[in-house]
Amino acid sequence: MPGHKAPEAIRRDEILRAAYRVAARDRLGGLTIRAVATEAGVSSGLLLFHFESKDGLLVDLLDWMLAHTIVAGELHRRPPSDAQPVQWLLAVVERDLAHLLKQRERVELFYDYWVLGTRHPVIRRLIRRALHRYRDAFRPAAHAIIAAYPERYRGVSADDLAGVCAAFIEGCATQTILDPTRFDAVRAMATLQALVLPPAAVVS
Amino acid sequence: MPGHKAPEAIRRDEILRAAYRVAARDRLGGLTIRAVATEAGVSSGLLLFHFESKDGLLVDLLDWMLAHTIVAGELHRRPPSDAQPVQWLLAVVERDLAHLLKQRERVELFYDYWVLGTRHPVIRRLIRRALHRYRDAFRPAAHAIIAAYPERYRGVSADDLAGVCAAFIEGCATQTILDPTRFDAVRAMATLQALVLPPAAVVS
DNA sequence: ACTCTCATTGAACGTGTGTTCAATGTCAAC
DNA sequence: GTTGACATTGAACACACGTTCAATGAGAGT
Repeated sequence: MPGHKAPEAIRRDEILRAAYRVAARDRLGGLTIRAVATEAGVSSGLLLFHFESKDGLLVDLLDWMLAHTIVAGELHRRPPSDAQPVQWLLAVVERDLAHLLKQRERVELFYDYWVLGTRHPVIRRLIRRALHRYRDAFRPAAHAIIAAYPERYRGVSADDLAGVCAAFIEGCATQTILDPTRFDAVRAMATLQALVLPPAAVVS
Repeated sequence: MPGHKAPEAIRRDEILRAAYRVAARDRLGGLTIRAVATEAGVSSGLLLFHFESKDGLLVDLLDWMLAHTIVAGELHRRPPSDAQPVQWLLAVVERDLAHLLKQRERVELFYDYWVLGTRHPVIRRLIRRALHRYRDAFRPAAHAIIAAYPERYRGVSADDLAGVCAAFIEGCATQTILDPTRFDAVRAMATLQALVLPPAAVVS
């Protein structure tokens, strides 16, 4: 029984939330128009009335996820307080890593999109921007390190250091998702500290 | 025109090679039974005669890839020679990273399988084993480091250190594939060296 | 009341897929 | 030469998916 029900923005949001529920449960492989429509309690035709195509739904869902669920890096903007810059950076890495491990479904979904982005330019651009923002969260601490030890980090930019931190976390995520029993991210973090910090500085 | 042509093992290998060609070109999303059959110059029926299903083909292709194209870690078994253990490990990481960057298609395909493995237990096990072997390549150097600095790496196992190395490389791979213009793995490697090595030890 | 707009439906279409299977040709054995 | 085993074919089937569209009904404006 057709009829008016909700203005466009609300309907779109309902559908996007349903799409996220489906994707979190069945991943992108199980994200079909019919499945989302059923989950949202609407018809499949309505879905393509609000989103021009499945492609559009995928892009808008990623957009929605990046805006709603991936946390911003604002927590990391705190001043270094009294900690050494290297320990500051490690603390940021540790917090990000812990946060990532708590939302495994979301990270798996993100990797689905990552793979999709390999062939899909629009999604690729979205994921790129998200990872750039992610890396930016490390930049203040990274910059403090380089400023504190200019001769040691000659030729190394804050972006390079942030990229290495991001690589470490992403690698930890891939290994944790694939092999949660054998790979322990907490031990990896402790190992990184032992690698980077001089022995005397290891307090924690 | 049907008829005998080749014994089973040869036909299977022909088909697997064709499957790899298709997958390297069009990824797992483009790997259909018909596409592989056409590439191999056989009928689709024959493909399912030699492989029980598409699932079987996928698993056997991954098996074949891991046996034929992913290089073993034997190159890394060389003795430490006169280098310091930390530099030895970094050299192994650097070589592995360089090797990975040279075979982008293969790595992308591997990530396709990684995502597939999230839902497919058999593939998951295969990829797990492959990554374990990958990590093992770092263990000799990792062990040498821990043996050389027992107090600094108290509570850290060689496996932990190897896992961190693997995480770094995998993270570099994901960033390079997604954003080759902005992420420079060579700079990341130099950054890692600056992070880990004491200033005086940076020779290269 | 009447009309007009448009959100909404669900059946239908086309396509691509994995899979099946009866028919067929080739080879080896006897 | 005949037989039997079997690799090989390609048409056909069933299914799921994205997409289209004529029909429908609810609300807004007058």
